[in-house]
Amino acid sequence: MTSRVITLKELAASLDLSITTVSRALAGHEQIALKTRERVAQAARQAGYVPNTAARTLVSGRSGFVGLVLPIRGPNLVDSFLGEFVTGLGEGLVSHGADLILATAALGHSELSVLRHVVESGRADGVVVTRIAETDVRLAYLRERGFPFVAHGRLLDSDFGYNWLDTDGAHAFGEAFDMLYDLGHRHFGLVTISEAMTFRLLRQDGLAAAIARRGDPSVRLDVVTAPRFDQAARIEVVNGMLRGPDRPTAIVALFDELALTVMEEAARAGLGMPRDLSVIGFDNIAASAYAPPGLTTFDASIRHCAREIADMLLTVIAEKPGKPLTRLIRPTLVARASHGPVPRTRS
Amino acid sequence: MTSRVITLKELAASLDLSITTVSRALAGHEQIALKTRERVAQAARQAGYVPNTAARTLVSGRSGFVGLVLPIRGPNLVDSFLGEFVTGLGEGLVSHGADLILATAALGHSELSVLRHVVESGRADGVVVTRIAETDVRLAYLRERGFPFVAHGRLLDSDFGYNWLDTDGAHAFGEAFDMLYDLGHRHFGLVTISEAMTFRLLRQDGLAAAIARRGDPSVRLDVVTAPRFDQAARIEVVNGMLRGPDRPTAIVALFDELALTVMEEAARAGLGMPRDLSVIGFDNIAASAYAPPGLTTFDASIRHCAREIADMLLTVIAEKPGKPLTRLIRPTLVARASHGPVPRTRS
DNA sequence: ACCGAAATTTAAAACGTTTGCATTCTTGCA
DNA sequence: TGCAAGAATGCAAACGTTTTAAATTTCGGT
Repeated sequence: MTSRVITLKELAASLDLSITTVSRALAGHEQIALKTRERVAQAARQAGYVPNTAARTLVSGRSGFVGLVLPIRGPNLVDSFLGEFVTGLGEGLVSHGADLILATAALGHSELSVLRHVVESGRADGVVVTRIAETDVRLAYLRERGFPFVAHGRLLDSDFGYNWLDTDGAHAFGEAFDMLYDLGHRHFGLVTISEAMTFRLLRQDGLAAAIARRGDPSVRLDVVTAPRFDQAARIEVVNGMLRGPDRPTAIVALFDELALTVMEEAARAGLGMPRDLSVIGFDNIAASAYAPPGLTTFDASIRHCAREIADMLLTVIAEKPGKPLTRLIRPTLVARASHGPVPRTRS
Repeated sequence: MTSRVITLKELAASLDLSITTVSRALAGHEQIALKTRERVAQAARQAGYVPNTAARTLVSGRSGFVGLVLPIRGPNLVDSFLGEFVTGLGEGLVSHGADLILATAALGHSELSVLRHVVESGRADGVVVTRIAETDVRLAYLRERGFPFVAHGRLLDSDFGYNWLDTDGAHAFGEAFDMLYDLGHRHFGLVTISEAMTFRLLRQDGLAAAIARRGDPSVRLDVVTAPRFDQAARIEVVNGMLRGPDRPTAIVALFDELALTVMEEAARAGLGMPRDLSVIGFDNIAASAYAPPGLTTFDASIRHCAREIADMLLTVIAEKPGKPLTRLIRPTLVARASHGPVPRTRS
């Protein structure tokens, strides 16, 4: 047992060839006689030869890894699409022979410091950066270093180009507004968050733009802002909107978790959906299908986006394109039962 | 821009010391004068020196990585606890300075071949193996190689020792039975799967053992088996149990996804829960809290288990303990509203 | 001032690849 | 048969560390 791993030198010796020739044969170099290439391939397969990653990385400068720094989350909170995201990344990478490394920030270490470590230790040839904040030090760092990366999400205003893939939240929120408007709604609510993430502004702007486009002065929009992680505070904010004297007939939530809170609190307040209130979310998390009456939302197909991001990143690494690669993915409406026509006038 | 990474040689030159001394100083060797150690640490910090992983791995034989091979899933199916699991692993690893590498199996490559590649290329010092099948080639391979690993889950009968951490599903299913029995239930249903995973047998055995322990001959148990991934077939199987002439008053599902299907179909058949039917699941996935009337289930705290697994694996790597490390985690009951007293006799 | 031991530092090999350059082997043609 | 050109293979350096063994410096005691 405990069989040792075979090395190139040993393989070469067993074939009575030099390491150079074996290395080249395995790499498929034309200059090595075809017969030799086949002989070597055969022997390597039979011996179960697998090249040592560290040695290969050291000399070639390419690790074959792509890095992802796990966002730091509270003790009981897990990024709800992390699973889908890494699955998609894995799928995208494997077709090019690359793999994923996941680095976690230890307590007291910033996400940036972990990123630096991943980059500067040569562990990865490129990185994926998610959850872009309104001013994001990570992008600035990567750009300064000239290190290949793709961002999942965008900055609002950047004075430099970079590669990104984003979900078109602005479009989705406009679509939600148009649909609700056509159902007769005029009084809207938006539940957003206080965390400085760019996606909240993009989505809110998309909603505002759609309202402006419509040009109907009777349209009203109330906006409330909840803290990101404090569930109790979140409930309070939602109730402020729901239990006020003049509540909206349609509420759009920045993402599904918020929408589910709205639905729970609405039900608790005795409001039926969509009879008394329409609610629309964003993300299409698993629970949204189950929460009565079924949350209407937008599906961003995280897994597909992640696969795309992997492809983009590998392109960036291999070809260093002059122009930044960018890609805007339009989410698809998942119409369930939480939205409907505006309620008959209540005094 | 594109600042180069500093190397040990350069750092040494700038300090007018040999690389040996600098290397040792950074490693904190006692034999290097304290004053020198401090001077080197200071210079390294200031220069932002990060040791090259490949070089370090090559010479030391330790990569500082732990591997996880992503289970192959269908195009639209993602392991529902992957996110929690990798988060937990990351947390466990980072406190020891290790990181995670995620390898995906390409189409047409078996999970085993990916595992071999990870192991034999020296990318990882140890691996985590999840979703243990009833006869699992991966464990046999790792054992033969003598490669450090921890399994999440157990084999039923193994002629060799290995390190594992498992959720005590047998206990949970026994607990579910006892609770339901005390609520008056005598006719039970179990919805299980056809996939040859060990956890299905462990849980089913736990249920059977609890029934036997009770020694009440009036207790009946109906078992139906659904295919793992075919939702349509799953629904059909569930309906076979629900719509039969003599249906159970309490149904235990192997895991929450199945339980949710049971609840949906029961609702569709006009059965109220828990009035007409009690349902209990396992896993406590996010949707279970939202699916009406709220699924009673068991929480296995995947994240915590994963953290524990990381700790175990790092211990195995560092200390190569003689006895296998094993750990059985008791899941906690999450009592919601899907279970209750047995319905008043119906003819 | 000198010796020896202790304290501190260094030279050089090794890890397993890839690759630029040099060498050896074939082969066709004179 | 001899020679040149092309085909095939091999030598040795390099990648950036860690580590063994050896060298150098320091210093107390005489």
